[in-house]
Amino acid sequence: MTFQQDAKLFDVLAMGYHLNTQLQALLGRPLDSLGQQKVMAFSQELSRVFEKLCLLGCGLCLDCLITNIHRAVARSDSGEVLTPVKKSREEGVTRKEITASPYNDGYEWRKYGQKNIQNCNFVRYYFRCSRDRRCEAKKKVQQQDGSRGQQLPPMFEVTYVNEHTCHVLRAIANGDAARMAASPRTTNPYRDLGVVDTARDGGGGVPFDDLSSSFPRIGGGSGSAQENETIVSCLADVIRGAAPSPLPSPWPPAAEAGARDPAAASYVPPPMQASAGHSASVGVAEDGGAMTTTTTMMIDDTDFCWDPSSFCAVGEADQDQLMMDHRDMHVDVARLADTVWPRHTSAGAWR
DNA sequence: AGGATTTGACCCGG
DNA sequence: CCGGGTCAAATCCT
Repeated sequence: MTFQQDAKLFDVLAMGYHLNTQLQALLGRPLDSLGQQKVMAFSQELSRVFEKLCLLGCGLCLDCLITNIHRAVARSDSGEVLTPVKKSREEGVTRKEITASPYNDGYEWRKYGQKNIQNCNFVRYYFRCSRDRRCEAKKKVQQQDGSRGQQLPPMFEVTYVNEHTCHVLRAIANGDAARMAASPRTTNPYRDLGVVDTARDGGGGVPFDDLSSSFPRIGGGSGSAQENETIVSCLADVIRGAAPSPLPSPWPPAAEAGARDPAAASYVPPPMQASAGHSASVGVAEDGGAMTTTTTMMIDDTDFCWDPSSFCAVGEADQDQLMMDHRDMHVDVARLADTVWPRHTSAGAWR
């Protein structure tokens, strides 16, 4: 990836960071209908921007990110959530979790059954790991009754049964020890773009606490965790109040699809306008023979950097497409900024 | 054509 | 016998 591309990529990331700060401010007070519309627009636009970032191969695992955000939402909303590990009667280790996003948990699942459960308004769905037939990991998904008819996103109880062994099996098959910590995947086109090691996470994909490993470090040094917390918190707030992500997903099943998105009002962003000005610089240093690169950006008063080595390389053949995607991405960001960032309202077409 | 999903039938423990 | 979990044939989707 060229410096120019890096800079544009960072441009978008910086914009997203700043946007989240704005969002946090917006969400810090009660929302009227206009505010709710804005929040929904944020969510949709952010999803699109992140989607493009993933398509650009920046190494952000969108699925993992969204999954973690949903989990953050679930935790903050329900006060829940992970139950202690226990042994079920006839199965292996089980673990329960309440989540607004039972589908994007970073693993590939194949539905093998559904059942009407007594005293439940929603059917229960049964999934097993589809990554390797020998993998015994399963999960049950049960939408909670309390979520019916509310404006809040529906919540689901997900019961994970058995540990994933698919990554181990695959590593053995490949004779590749490095893959023993293979990444979880989901059934979506971004599956190979970027991943997070969740080998220690039994059935549930990426633990929320590991989000920092799937998100570019912002702030650098010891302050990055707090910065990331801010970003995650803000994104969680956005998704909590808005429509689910537009990612292709096996969920929800057709019968449930209508009930899942009660606030799916359409929103057309205003025309794109001017972007903010900011600068970027790249520093390269030798570190015991290994070249390390840090990138520093100055956005207003916020100076933050991260290690671009976490991004995937992009082949030369894709450069043209990349540039087009970058342009689209800037359009998205501009629209986004125009929606929420008042100082972006200066006249004139945006690039 | 092959994989994923659907759905009624079947199994099994309480 | 009942209810939860799984199977497997039919169907759908790509």
